[in-house]
Amino acid sequence: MVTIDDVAKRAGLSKSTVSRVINDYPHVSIKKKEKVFEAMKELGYVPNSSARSLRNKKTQMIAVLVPRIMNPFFGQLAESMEIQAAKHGYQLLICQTMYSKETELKHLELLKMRQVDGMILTSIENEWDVVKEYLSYGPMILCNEFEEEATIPTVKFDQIHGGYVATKHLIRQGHKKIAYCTGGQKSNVGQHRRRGFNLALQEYHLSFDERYGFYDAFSIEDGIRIFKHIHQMPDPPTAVFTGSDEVAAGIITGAKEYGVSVPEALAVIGFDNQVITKLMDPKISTVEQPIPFLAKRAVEVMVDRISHKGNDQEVYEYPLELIIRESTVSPIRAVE
Amino acid sequence: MVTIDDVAKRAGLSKSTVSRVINDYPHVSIKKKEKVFEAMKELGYVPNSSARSLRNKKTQMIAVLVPRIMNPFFGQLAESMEIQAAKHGYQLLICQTMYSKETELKHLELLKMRQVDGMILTSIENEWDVVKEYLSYGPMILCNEFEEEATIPTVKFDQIHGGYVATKHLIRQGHKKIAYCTGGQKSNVGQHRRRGFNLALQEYHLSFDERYGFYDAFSIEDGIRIFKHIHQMPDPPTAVFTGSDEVAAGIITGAKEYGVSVPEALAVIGFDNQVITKLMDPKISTVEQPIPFLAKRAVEVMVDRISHKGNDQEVYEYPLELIIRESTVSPIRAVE
DNA sequence: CTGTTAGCGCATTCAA
DNA sequence: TTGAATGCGCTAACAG
Repeated sequence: MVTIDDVAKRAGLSKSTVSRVINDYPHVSIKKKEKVFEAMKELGYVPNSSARSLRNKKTQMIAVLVPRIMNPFFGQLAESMEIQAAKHGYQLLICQTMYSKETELKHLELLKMRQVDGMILTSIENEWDVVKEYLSYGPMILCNEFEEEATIPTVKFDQIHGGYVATKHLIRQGHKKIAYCTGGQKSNVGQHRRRGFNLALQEYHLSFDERYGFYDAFSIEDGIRIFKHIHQMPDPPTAVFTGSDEVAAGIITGAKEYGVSVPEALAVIGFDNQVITKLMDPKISTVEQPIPFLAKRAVEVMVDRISHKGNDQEVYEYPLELIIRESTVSPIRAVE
Repeated sequence: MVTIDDVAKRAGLSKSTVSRVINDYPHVSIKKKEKVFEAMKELGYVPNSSARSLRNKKTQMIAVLVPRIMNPFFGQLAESMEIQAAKHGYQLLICQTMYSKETELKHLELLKMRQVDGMILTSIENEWDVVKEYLSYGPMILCNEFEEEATIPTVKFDQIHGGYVATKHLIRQGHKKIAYCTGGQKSNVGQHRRRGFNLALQEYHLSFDERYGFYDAFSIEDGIRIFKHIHQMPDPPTAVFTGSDEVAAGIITGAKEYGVSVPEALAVIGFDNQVITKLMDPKISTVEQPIPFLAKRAVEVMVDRISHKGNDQEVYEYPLELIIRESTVSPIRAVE
């Protein structure tokens, strides 16, 4: 392995000078600088990253915790962050918690052993009280998920508004019996969406029938299962608010199988604006989350925090936008 | 920051002893071992990973290069590898090349600067001659993609057979005019699929009409575009072999829009068996690639190579399986 | 069984 | 403007 010493010898200089050239220090004569570059090229030298990390106490790596990258939302978030991190000279270490407390904890240790300079949390499996203990080992920020009591930078979407506009849209299509599906009950993201949902209902003086609540909806299969349940209810809902496009797709798939027409007999709205929404027949109305913006800001805030800039209390909120397609609006009785 | 020295002092021992306990060496008295554990716990000590890496010349990190994690095939591959790597005590560093030569090269440097112990390539953007230069810096293996001239371990699917069974299936449904879609022309994966395609054609003494070849098909949008092209051809194909479920989904979406019935007027077969195949109407016939097996083996081979075990020439090949659904077989004239 | 010592490769004092 | 010396935190000889 070729080290900084080899380069120094080759260039007939000290390793301090070589180090200065590598790190682009001023006060190095052009001549010697060129000599160093030449020697580096000839030897194919590249600084050893472990040595650098040890010395600088910085690894130039940022970890991002996501439940799974195969979840389109988190996949896109991670992808955008990687690109963004690279622009700032950081490697992004994508860690999947697989919805497990233990795995999340294991990943949090990365901060303790200084394998990463900072950690971005996009979801939280453990109680905040246990997660916050890791704050003493390095900067942590929240992105997407949030925590009222947390005193760390947060970058999020306005989920209340998202839940509100989607629900309001259904109501304005004439629906009064609206079902509600959501994934993780604990998640504040989900809770805010629910708040928006309730807000819209209140505004139109509608009440929620508890039989219409489904609280373990994540996947396409869950959507199909929920449809079947709805289908055999005595007084079924006429519209469904779902927390994800996958669940919406599942409900539509189920409806198709049973010959129930969407949106005429059952309107369905998704969340995320994934590609699948444009592929299904009918195309799925949904709420778009501008993920790249969120990712960009999160990485910027993280980079600032690593260099002790920025404020711990900062909260950035991005708006959500309703996208109307075919799963909520019949082409015949289009209203909105 | 609490170091090994702090632990040693706290326990009233030398840091060598502490190190021995950390690394689970034999010949340490139970009593002192307990003392060390106690001190570690009290101080909340965790070894610094940069220091360990520098000293051991091992980072316990494996990099995997994928084009994009948002591509369902590569996303699943990366996800499976992460889980598998963790089982062996390795961190997986997922790197996206974004189909760019430069980005791939940038990621290859990780091996040179010893940031990772090994590198798994699932796709290749640059010429093999330039990639192979990095072999001198650490173990590299191929997983999914392959290279005839490469003398490194390879874990792959039997793509020839995959292309063959899919095409044969179409032929046996009575098709004689079969179109062929593929992504990256350079990829050996694609070339082998094509070989299988040709093999089936030959077996049934069919010839290929060059007008039916489409060589830039990656996405849903590409599929839609290809359908439109096919739709206005004077003597169009009656079936399409696609290299991906996304392209197949696009073609079906396009067909629907133009009122062309699938599979009656146009049969379509995908590749990968992604969830989307079960969601589309008609459900898409496809070829399943057992990704988790591939991922598991790749990580195992990599771990072996890092510890200088195994053979450079080993090639592991996994079979591909045809899955027949609705996009190739009319429920009325079912034959197979 | 345990402690002392010497680096791993690098960046940064401090002198010159 | 440059070089010599020091130490980041850890593991592995080598003694004892």
